[in-house]
Amino acid sequence: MKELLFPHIIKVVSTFGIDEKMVDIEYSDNTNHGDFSTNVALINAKKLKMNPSQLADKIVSKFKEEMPDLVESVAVAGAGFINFKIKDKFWAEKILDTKWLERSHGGQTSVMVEYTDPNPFKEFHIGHLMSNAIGESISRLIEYSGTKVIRANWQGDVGPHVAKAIWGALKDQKSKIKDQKFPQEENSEISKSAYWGKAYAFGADAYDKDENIRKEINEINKKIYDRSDEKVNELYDKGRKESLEAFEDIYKRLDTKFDNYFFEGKEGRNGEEIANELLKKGILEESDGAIIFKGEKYGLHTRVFITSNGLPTYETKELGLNIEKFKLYPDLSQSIIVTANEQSDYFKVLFKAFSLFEENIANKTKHIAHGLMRFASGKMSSRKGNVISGEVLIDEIKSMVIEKIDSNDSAKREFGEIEKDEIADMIAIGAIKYTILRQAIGGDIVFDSSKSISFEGDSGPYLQYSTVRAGAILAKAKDMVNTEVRPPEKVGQLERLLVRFPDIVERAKNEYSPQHVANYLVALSGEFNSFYAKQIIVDMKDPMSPYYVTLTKVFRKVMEEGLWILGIKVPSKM
RNA sequence: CCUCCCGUAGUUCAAUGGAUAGAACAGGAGACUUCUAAGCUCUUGAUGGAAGUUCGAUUCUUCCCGGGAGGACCA
Repeated sequence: MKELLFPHIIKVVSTFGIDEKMVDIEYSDNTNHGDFSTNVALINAKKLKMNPSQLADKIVSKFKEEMPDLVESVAVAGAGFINFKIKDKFWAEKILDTKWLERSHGGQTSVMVEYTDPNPFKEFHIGHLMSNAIGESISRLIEYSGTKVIRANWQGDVGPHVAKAIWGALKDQKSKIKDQKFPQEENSEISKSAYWGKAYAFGADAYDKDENIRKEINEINKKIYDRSDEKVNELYDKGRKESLEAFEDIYKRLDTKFDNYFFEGKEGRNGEEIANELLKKGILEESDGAIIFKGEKYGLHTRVFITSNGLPTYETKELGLNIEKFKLYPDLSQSIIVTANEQSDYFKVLFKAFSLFEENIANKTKHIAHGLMRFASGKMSSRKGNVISGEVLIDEIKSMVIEKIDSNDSAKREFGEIEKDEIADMIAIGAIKYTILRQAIGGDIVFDSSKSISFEGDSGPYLQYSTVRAGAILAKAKDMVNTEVRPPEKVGQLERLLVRFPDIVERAKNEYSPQHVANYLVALSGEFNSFYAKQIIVDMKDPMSPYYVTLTKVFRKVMEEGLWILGIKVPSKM
């Protein structure tokens, strides 16, 4: 609708010598201001040496000379805003013909999105849940606009954290004979990934406290690299496999599927070669026996690429990773990396270094930093073992959902056991994802308890519920398909809001901000629920009923598309 | 000490430099009891402080106060 109005405004405004670029049309939030408004007179008045409302008046009278059929009225308001009201029949047309709801196809290039990035041997915690929800939604936003997305996952399968976990696991085996304290004993039901997470936390704690243990762990670290110890190899292979398998189960539950997995063990070796080349080129330099990048030259800080012991750091591994990404996918138009914002400065330094020898990669790579999920009390740390596991959170929420279903507080919810489990899973995950995606990506989510995940009002389940409800109505209206649809005389906010959907998605994509979609869906659901409350939709005696059913159908479709973008599934009933 | 991010109702969050700062939860009141009440209607309540830029500032600039993150051998 916006694009239909735009050329008419341009045409008029250009006769005043106003450039096309200076024209912006926005949706009016306030219904008293019509459907669209432009501030073109306010912005350009000074340049044309007029006062804004005068200019607006002139634009409006010129516009009225060739009033497009689309427009019902146009008026100047406030300091010089020009408000347009679109004829109701054009909104109704959009509801009856939903070409605007078709997805675009056929981008030539592709975009890689790297996200989630859990480390094998550590626990998959709620921070990973956050990265996953955000990365998946950004991927879907890009896919929705017709561009191919390659989903990538970058995982640390080597390094000190692995050695700590292996040490912990070795201790655990001995502890069955001796009296060693290990969390495993307290809970034999513990999942495999949680087991390794705890083994890691156990090892990390011991590493900090005891110098002898530190030596033992460093020794194990070396053994992992050169695979010289059979016992270590066995545990390493077992742990790596078990961790990765456990992650796959979670991905399946979260409805994400990765196209490519990159591992530090492999990319690290490539990175070392690159780092050595950069040393020769003078981009990296030697200092105190380490190989570093001096970020201070560019207003950043120094980072170590190879330690004085000759070991590659994370920086070097990422050197290898990012080169590999573009080698594997030469047509990549963009490479997006989603991580917590604690890595923001680190990425600035890394990509400054990249800009000095692979400008293409530096220009195409974008770091999206999300906030942390933290407790009111402070930061969580997998080192200390005070993390909330992703699965534990999901299951906790899920049991709250099941409780709500069983409580039978209102509606007749009669689900089979298997069905109930599936529905509860979708609702729990929907609630969590929505909580993450409803707000701006950069901000922290303060997590008091599972109570901060809501089922009411501004929540994932509210969106799911509204969609399911629309589905129930459509099921009831099945017999009405052949009835003639009569366009309405008047349309309301619901129609207007529905037609906005593609513009909302467009903006969300451009700004990498799924929250715009989330906020929109809540407003839309509210509008639909109000409509539902005051209007009987399926009524054989009402000649308008077929139109209401069509409207419901469009609503349902927009909700499905929008929830898909958020990565939230729609249950068949709830 | 330096760099970056953030301060909006009691709480959790919105607001491409625009018009009367929006929601939700909590609090207060209510309707229906015909398509799913995880719903609907009404209602109380907010921009940390001070300057500046602008026709116009929650948004941009500077300073102050408060919170968080990062800052050479962890990731």
